[in-house]
Amino acid sequence: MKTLSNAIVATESQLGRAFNHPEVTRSSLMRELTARRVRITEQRRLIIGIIQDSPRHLDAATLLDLARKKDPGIDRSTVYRTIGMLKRRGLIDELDLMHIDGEKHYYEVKTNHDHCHMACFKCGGIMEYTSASFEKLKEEIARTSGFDIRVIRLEAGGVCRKCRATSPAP
Amino acid sequence: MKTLSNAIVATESQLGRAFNHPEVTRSSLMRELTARRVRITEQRRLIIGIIQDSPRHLDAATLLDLARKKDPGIDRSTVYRTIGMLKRRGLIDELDLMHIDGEKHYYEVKTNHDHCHMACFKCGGIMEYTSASFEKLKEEIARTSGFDIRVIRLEAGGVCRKCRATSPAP
DNA sequence: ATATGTGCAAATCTTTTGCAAATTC
DNA sequence: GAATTTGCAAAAGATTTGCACATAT
Repeated sequence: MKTLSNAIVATESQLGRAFNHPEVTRSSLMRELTARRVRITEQRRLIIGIIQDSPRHLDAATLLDLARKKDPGIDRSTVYRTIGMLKRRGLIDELDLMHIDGEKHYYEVKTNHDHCHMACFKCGGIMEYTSASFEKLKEEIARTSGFDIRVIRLEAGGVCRKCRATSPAP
Repeated sequence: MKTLSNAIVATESQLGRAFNHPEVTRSSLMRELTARRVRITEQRRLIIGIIQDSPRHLDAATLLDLARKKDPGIDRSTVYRTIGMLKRRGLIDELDLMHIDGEKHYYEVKTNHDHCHMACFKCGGIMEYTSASFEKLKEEIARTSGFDIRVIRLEAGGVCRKCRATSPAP
């Protein structure tokens, strides 16, 4: 099993028709925050910009590193506090990615369609899967249980198609 | 928001038809371990027995406390190592319960049907929801993506029916 | 005899917090 | 000038590890 400081986010094109992202749209965090009259400081703008633009899921430490490249004076606690603010407002989702690399959390801008994250135990890659079935299940759960779902997280761990092909016997 | 050292697991009967557990069966950990020729020491038997018999999801610290009531000499690391062993063998599932009470993890014996855990941000209760749709979604994801799913976790956070009734305006 | 499990204590890793200074409204 | 945000340094919480000793096969 590989150790992966940097998990790979496979894109739709990389994995052919393994993916299925119907209309997955991310909102603009800045716009949302402005609409909600949240004070956007320089540091927040920087941190949020990094989350928003990142092609992969970032953990707090990586986010701090990236932020420091632009503003070396930025503090770890500011990063955590900004993450906390975005979480509380439901603008980002927190992921564990099956703890494939430690206990840290990863973040991504909330999309209009929730999706499944799959972490490969062999290569450490992270794949995403979006489908209408997930939205339907969400709706079914809410309707049947009377539970008002504010956040939902579907994560899987296993072996990706590529790795299965490489080493056929699991 | 309540602080909850001990989250409540609502049962099917408590929540009326909010639940739907088709054939959710837990395997016997002892039997599984024996079949796999895993050495079962006294301490492991004790720890595993507690996990198996617990009506609610336990975190490592609680598990340690309970184990110490029967064997005060048992060590924290033994508990963690036993949990790790069970996890690696896919006999227990690890839950975060939306980090409703800190960053700890909770454990439960793997069932033959995966289910959704819902954590209420107001009362801290944990509800479970099992449905054939989830199994179907799992199957769809595996089939479409070619990903061999070994573990899967569906967790939601929000407000349970009871709490919604109590304080209507979210 | 050899492999495996355990206790202990310390280390590690991630995240949170109290408080004084700085910034913004 | 009142409220909010930040840096700093320390604390807290959860989990892991190295190693010597004990136990099981």
